[in-house]
Amino acid sequence: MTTSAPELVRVLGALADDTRWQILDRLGTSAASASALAQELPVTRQAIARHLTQLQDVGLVTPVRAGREIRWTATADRLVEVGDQLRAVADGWTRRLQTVKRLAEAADSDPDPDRSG
Amino acid sequence: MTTSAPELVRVLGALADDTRWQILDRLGTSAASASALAQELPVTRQAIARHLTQLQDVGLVTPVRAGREIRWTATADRLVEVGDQLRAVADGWTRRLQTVKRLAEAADSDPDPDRSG
DNA sequence: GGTATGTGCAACGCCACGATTGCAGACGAT
DNA sequence: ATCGTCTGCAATCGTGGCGTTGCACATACC
Repeated sequence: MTTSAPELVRVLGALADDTRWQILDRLGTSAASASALAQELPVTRQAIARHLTQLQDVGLVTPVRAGREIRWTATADRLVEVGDQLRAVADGWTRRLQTVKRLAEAADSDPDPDRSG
Repeated sequence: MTTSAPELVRVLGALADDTRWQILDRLGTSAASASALAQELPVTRQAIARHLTQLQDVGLVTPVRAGREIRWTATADRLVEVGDQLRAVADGWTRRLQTVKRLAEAADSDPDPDRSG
């Protein structure tokens, strides 16, 4: 496993914000500093800095010092992990729900098969 | 495409809550009504009802009337869609960032190749 | 018809989140 | 050494989300 269940909720929380997606999309194109992002997006540099630390906490962005400034990059691998994890959960649902459905259908045509044994 | 960008943020927002995940995990096992969920989870039925409508708005649960009660089921297909969409975004990042990296390396060994034309 | 169970809507309080402003420290350039 | 720029921390404000309580309506069962 790559992420615990409560961690997954934190990552999803980080992804559940429009401004952070703007930042991520921008950093998915090329690296940029917080000040540079503040000039491109309609929010303050401090707000962007907070978002960046939050994104870094869940591993969605990576900082790289370049002189006196810090260039940030979107971490694609982390996003892939989240996507795979969601699909894994979905697979678990389909299996269990199909099992329940089969049991219901079996009980419909043959109610209480345990008695026969 | 299955989901627009702002819709994706809404779905992720619905997934960014611990109580809603408890509901989803429970409904991923078998269908249940809001009242039944209220007896299993440490929250009120009204709170669960609000969560269910929110999850329904983004297509993560499906209601089915069974007599006087409404049984809800987790929609696995929707979660798969979200996972695939996240992976698609991640793929876009990796391609663009690798392109930028190549350009940087090319400029390192051959600075300003445009002049040669 | 009466009772019990399940659902629906509205109002309220509480807390976290997003964004802003202000100030201070650190590093590079001149 | 000085100036300009980038970063960092703290305080504040407004808004939205989560949960609760209370009441009203609909439906199945006796």
